[in-house]
Amino acid sequence: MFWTKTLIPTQKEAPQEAESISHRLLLRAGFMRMLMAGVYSYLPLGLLVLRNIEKIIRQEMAACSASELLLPGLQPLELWQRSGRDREIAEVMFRFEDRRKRKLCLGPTHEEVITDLIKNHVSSYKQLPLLLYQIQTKFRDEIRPRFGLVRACEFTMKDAYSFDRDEDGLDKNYRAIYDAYCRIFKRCGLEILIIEADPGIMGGELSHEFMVPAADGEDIIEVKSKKVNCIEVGHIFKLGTKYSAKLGANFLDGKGKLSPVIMGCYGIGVSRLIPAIIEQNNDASGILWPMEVAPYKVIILPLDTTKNDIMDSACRIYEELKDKNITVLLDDRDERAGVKFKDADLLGIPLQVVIGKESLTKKVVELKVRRGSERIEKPQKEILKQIEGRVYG
RNA sequence: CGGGGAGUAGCGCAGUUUGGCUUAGCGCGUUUGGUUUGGGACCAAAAGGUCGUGGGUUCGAGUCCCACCUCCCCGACCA
Repeated sequence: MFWTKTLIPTQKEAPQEAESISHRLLLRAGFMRMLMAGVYSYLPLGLLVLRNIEKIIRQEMAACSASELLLPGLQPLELWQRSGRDREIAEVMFRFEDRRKRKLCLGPTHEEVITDLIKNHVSSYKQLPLLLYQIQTKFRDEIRPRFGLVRACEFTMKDAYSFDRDEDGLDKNYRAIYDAYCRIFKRCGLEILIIEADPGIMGGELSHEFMVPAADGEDIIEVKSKKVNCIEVGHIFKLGTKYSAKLGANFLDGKGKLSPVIMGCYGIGVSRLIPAIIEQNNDASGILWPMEVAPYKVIILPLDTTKNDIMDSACRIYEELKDKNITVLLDDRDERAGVKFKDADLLGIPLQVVIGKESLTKKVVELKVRRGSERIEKPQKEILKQIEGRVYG
């Protein structure tokens, strides 16, 4: 992508609306903008990061043999009355009526909808176990939205649901997801703490929270008697039969006995991962994206776009990288070197390729690694090899 | 909802205390021209504002009074 063809509104100063580090950097680097409190637009760079995170999640869920589906955000309130959660969850649910006076709500979570689905389509032990998930927009009328994407009223969640015939099956699925989550967060460049937690209104006997220690985290958890601010990025629950029993999701076992399906549910705050990653990966100059989630792996900085030889060189490298399936942003703005350097650092793209007058006379290309201060000056061929190694290695 | 802070140009702010040099300013950004060109350049010109909204006080309101709206921070809740 060429910078001038897309929308990357970087800012020197952080808007007054932002207090936390990740929120300030996301706004300054032009990844997102607020529409109203708790509701945000993803700009092109922000969306690229979101999609990268989703890709990691999809890969690891596939590794657990989970199937992706997509449930509706618009739901009948009646379903929530049947589970009894219309009261428990009352405050955070957006409700309204349609023109036919049907009582509707926007889904804050999807246990009810999926249990209703399973009720109608799973009736035999032969169909179990089953592991389903979706990546979807959730709506919650939060008491206090805060820290930008950390607590939003409209946000993206990955929610998975397991259906088993017995506790053993649930244990296996729970463990498989637990391990998958560890891989997902590691690939996102996160250090996490896992704590046993209170299932709350989700219900069930056991749950684990996946917490990201962060200076501007909103949760505080009581580690080795030290207080650590955290962002909760994942939460998994052994639900048991709470929903299946209430909504009538039963199956016949091998002996012809009818029992409620044993369930588990497994959430990841996908959009929340974006600020969580930044909280753990930034420095004074800006963001330090881990390679897998970076909006682009490489940014090319031709320092003088009015010089044909510099732009030609930049475009050649750009094409070569694209041929190798390495995502790349070319800063083709007619800006001074300093502006480009500052913005490149702010965006946090892991690899910077710098092409100036000197590099051409020396017949070299400069590679700067955003994290740390490594700089390599070598012929173009060598640099391309270096980039490949760092992206895929 | 309770407590604290803030709304003035796209962003950051001054001005509000003590109403009248305000024809509302400054920095950044934007536009045009010129000079520059490896870490947010310089000169010149220009565009850009319902001073959050509504009411009130006054000869006169960004400034005083009342009501409301919005945003941020702390608390209960949560991925």
